[in-house]
Amino acid sequence: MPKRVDHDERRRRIAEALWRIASTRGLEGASLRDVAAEAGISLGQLQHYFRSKGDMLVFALEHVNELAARRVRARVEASATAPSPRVILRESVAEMLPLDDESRSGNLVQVAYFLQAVHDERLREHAKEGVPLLRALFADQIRRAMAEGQIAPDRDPDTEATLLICLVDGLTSYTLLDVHSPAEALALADAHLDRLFTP
Amino acid sequence: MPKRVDHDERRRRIAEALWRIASTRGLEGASLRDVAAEAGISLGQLQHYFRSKGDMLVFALEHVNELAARRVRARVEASATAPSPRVILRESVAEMLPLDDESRSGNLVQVAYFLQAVHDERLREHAKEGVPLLRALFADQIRRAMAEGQIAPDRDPDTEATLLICLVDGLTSYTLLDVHSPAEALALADAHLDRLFTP
DNA sequence: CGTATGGCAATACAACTGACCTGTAAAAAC
DNA sequence: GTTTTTACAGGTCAGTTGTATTGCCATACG
Repeated sequence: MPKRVDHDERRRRIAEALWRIASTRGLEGASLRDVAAEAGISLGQLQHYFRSKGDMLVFALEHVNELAARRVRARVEASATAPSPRVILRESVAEMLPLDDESRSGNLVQVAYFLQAVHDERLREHAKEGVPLLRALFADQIRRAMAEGQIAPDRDPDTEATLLICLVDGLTSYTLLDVHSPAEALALADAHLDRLFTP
Repeated sequence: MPKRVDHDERRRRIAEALWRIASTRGLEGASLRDVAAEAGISLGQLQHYFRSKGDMLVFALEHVNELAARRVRARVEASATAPSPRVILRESVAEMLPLDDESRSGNLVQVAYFLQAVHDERLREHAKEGVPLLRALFADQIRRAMAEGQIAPDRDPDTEATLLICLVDGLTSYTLLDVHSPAEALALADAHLDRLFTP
């Protein structure tokens, strides 16, 4: 049975089991035993790959951040030339919002991590690092639109990018709480973009 | 009858101890023993006032919501006639943002509850109920401003109110994460209001 | 006075937590 | 072929969790 094994691949599989639990029961409700059971392995095996629970949490957060960043970047790079900045921004926003069940699960995991990160310096650094990247990405598109005259020239790209990110975050929270539906969240984001894109 | 005690007053005192813990360690880290110790009472006494942990959580959430609603309403009613709608909106937003340590604690408690509420139907109903009230309040001020010609007449008050609430929520999240400072959060909110208040 | 009852302390308890420690078997290195 | 390393299963451990039980005390009513 034992053989040479890809450590990172095993860790990723364990992290995905953790997400499945975190998206339904929350991060705190995920014990090592629960994660091991969800991953279909023994507690001993899990501990072979993660020396402590904290290690597992940090790895899973890094992994989720990496995947999210890759998804957004892929979408933007795949359509950076042809479509308008507005389309790119709207699609990015749509991908960040919990519009389908899969995206909802991902957002629940990130929210669970967010709360943990507020009280844990080690996690906070990882949780923060994605934001400037996303802001730069959004600001670039806004600058492009300003150059094309689609956005008023007196707007500050960085400010508008930050506002958009914060708005999406709030929309996500209230969508997760069922305060409004995914469709309403998207409509609200569109309303915001409508007013951003006025010469 | 033996000596009579104000049950609700005791419960409120216990709830406040719970908040103090939740704002530093998070809600999950708050065991019944910890809360009792923080409140300066015995575990037995705490159990006398809350039959289960769930009861305590629900009561504390109702209490925090009630206090927050009362604070915002008091601020608005105290200055509904004289100041402009914009001032009222800005002050309400400023009060909701985690600008000082006390407000930061309150926001941490609400965030902790939010995450819990996503997975718990019982809490979710309580967490949701404050939003429509706040939206109506904001929408009223926006309507007033539109009547005075300070806001373009083609804006939808309910949409704008919801956007503002979501934005504040996102600003709060990222401020708690130290992604930006309280001052920057307020400046961002002002930037949004600047663009809302354009005839 | 007696006793029922609200207020509370102390303790017990079963379930669960994460960390640690083996034992063992297979693959890799020599 | 021997040794070393890797991969895992299983168990133990001390500590913590929410809940339940018991009993003592003070008071107010009959």
